[in-house]
Amino acid sequence: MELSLKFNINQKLSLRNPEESDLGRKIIQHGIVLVHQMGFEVFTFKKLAKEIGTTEASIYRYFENKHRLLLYIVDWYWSWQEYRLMFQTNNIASAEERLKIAISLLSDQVEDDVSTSYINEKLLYEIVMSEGAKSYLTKHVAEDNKAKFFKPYKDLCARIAGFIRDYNPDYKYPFSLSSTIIEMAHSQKYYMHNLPSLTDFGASKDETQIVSFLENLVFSSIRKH
Amino acid sequence: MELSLKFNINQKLSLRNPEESDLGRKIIQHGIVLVHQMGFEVFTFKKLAKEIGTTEASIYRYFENKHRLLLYIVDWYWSWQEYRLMFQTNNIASAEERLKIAISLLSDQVEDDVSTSYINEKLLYEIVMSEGAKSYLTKHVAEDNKAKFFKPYKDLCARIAGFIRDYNPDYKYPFSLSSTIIEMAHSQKYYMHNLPSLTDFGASKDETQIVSFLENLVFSSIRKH
DNA sequence: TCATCTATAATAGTAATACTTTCAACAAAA
DNA sequence: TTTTGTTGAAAGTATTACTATTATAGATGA
Repeated sequence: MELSLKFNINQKLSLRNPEESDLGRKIIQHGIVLVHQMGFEVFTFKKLAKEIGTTEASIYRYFENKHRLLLYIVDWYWSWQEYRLMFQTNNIASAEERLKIAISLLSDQVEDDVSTSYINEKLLYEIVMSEGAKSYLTKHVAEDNKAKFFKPYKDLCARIAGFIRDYNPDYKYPFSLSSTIIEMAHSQKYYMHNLPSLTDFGASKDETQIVSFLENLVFSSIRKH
Repeated sequence: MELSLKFNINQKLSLRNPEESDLGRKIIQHGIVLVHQMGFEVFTFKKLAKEIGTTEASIYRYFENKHRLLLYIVDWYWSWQEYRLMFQTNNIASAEERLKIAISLLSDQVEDDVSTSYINEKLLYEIVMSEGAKSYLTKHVAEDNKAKFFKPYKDLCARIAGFIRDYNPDYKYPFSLSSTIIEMAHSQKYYMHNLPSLTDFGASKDETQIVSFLENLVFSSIRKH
């Protein structure tokens, strides 16, 4: 069986659906490569155009600006993470186990996933780690939110909050704890590699310790006494 | 008694010490106002020059670029927070109490502090909440780190980690928990106001609930069993 | 007091960024 | 076959992110 994944990303993010054309897919594919390579601030549509042998104007026919492209790939990432989580937690009865899977999926080293031909999930993971916050840290966050640009992130957050609720219906902060897990899975890894003294893993650079830290954090908070 | 606070900010951040001249202080003061008003991306030295009645070139004699200015005010903020924390926890014997003070200082609504004439701490708090991560989410984080541009943040993190250690010397993740507290105090408030469904406080918009969430998170993790 | 040093202002200039517009070429759809 | 839609090519604009040059006013110092 050959499976190929497609997520329906918010139509309003792009002027033309990039999944439906060769050029569109190239924009996404090489957009990911270049943003990863040079960082979001240095990345421009002109450089992307040169990379894929097209023109700036052609790219602008797909995305209003580079922030929309960032939102697009970040939304894709969260959709993909939620899909993975659904898939991996399917038929798992224990809420504890489901939560552990969630923590592990968010913290683990991601490898490029074969079921999506033109998207490199490993690069995408690193982009979300180091550029993801820039998708919502803007003065236009309210409009973007109204346009539902953060829905995939919220959906994932709500799903994990659901696991927390399943585990302990009396715990008072399932959503905040869920967003804390998601954020910290990414931030602690960024710190570990770039600002190690903000963590306890600087010396070992051992990714599995992040999982231990988060599991300890989560389960001591929600455990029933 | 009239007290005035001065923090020694990393010399390498500025080309000329902005504290020592009228223009320099105006750059900091109105830099904070404008970054708060329009957001870091839209903010430019040209706009700042116009606001304070000087020229772009004059501002460039103080700061190489706007990212350095951001680092400067963010460093000032973390120094100020550490100072407040030291001050407020002085003579408090109980590690639990010291940790609660830390959480509260980081989460509380900050009011403009009279002891610093030209810096508006309230605006600065909001800037760090919505722009602070941009100080280290760059491709040049390694060099910036080598130049010690993140030292004030790390110092604060280490101080709170010390409180955690005092409370429970066996807890394995004092630094990661400390950076989690600092980050989440700011992020959860940002979410509460801008992306409420990532939190449990969207409806009430009650800031004290963030304190409760963080206290619960911290103390259930580090409590000895 | 004269020299000089410094900080700022005023002005101009450059390369790059973030777009927009127009038009031609071509392929697919009706 | 006409129409429509997509891309390429080329050009143009306003703004950004700087750098450089010169002039001037005020403080410092010999």
